[in-house]
Amino acid sequence: MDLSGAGGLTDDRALLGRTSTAERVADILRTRIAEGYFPPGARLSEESIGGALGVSRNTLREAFRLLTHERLLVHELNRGVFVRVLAVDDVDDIYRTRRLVECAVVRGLGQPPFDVDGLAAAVAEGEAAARADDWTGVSTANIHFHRELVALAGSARTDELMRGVLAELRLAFHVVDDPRALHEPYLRRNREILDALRAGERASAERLLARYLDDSRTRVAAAYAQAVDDPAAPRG
Amino acid sequence: MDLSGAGGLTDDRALLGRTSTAERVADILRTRIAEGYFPPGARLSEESIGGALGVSRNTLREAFRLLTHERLLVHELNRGVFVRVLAVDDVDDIYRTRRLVECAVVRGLGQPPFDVDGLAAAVAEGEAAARADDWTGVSTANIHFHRELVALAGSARTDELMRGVLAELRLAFHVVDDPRALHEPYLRRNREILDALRAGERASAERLLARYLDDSRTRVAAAYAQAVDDPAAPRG
DNA sequence: CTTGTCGGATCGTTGAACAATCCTCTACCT
DNA sequence: AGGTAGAGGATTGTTCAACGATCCGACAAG
Repeated sequence: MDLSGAGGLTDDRALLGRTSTAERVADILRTRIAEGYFPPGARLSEESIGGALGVSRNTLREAFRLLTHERLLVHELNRGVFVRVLAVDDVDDIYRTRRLVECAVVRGLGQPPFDVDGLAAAVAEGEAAARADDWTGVSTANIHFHRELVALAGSARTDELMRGVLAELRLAFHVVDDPRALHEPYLRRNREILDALRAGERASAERLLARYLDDSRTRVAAAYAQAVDDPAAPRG
Repeated sequence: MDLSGAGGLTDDRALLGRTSTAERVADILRTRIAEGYFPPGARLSEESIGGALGVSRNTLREAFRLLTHERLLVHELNRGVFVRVLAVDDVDDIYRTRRLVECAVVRGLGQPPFDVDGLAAAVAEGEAAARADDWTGVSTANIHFHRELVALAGSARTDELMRGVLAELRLAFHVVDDPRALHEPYLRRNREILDALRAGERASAERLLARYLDDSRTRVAAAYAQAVDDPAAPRG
């Protein structure tokens, strides 16, 4: 039996190759950025971070490169890397992409029943976080929901695109003041979409999703524009 | 008049910071890969390339990392970097993404008339290349056509996604034997799509595009699977 | 207030060194 | 003869130190 081309073990490969120092550093930095320890606009010095983490500059630069590719950092020549500061235009572009891709995924679904296990798990995750008053958790669950939605298309490249786009969107969330007002309404709407898909009503789900994204875009853009204008955190 | 906070020049900032040795090396290698000078499967030796280009190993490795992130190169531990050899699954995934995104772009167009200048230029480019018997040029023009198509959505992130995906697809084109048979039929179909869009017939254009992509996927996957099985170039 | 200049700090790139790994060839044993 | 173990060379992985280039802030001159 020839397994050379088989994909049975491809899932496990992620656990094998995952011991690169640069990736672990990137994980640490990504978490720090996600929790706001490094706010948008902050500069990440090679020397201080490299010294604190005990890694060489080359390794650190590779980690920076990984995060730059994810658009979490921006690189300016001879100036260093900075935590990305989203412009309002970026929020628009992110939602334009989301609407294009996510609606196309729903439209392109085959025959029901659909595999909604991942979606159901994300909805449950969000509702549990809401009960715990953990609105950052709700935000994370919300992102998971949409990642699972895109995963229904079964395309690795599309998955990766949306993973990056949704990670960017999280940068905008960190700047707004009232995460509950921003995320709570979508708990119910996620469940509605899940129910529609579970019932096999593709067109209905697409309509719900389109309205969802349009509403969300308006709200996030407004909240973000206000937060950026406010003197809250002009520079890190 | 106070221009200090104005954004009139912000578009030009991209031209300022754009020079780094590693990026320039990456540009060179990317072009070489695109034109087939480095065929899929070829190993890129650090010493020979670094010596030929006159850059140090560290800089060259940085360029390698950039291209690895773009999926044009693959990195094998302690063995070096190789020009990516696409699997047939990759071709499927690429076309799945293309169909999802490109059709969604056409469907999401607003009211006619549409700005088809870029598309028309790409069609003209392809027809000129065909007259010159330059089938690699036809392939390039074809890729331009679809990039321009996606650009109609007006989303920088979507543009970048498709730029990467189409660059990957070019890797498959280099493996097949008869580029003319592969690319010639799409000259006419590109023009048909252009004409439909010029006439404002969005639905018709979407239908043409969907059929186009399904046909192309079948043909490319078949030609590619055959080429990969053949003893043409087992290893670089 | 603007302009020019200087110095410190940080990044970009190089070159070297050494460890780790892979590939090939040879010698050996059964 | 066939297969195996090991030596040796070649290549990559990783780190470090150094130097030049660039940016930024401060200070002085106009």
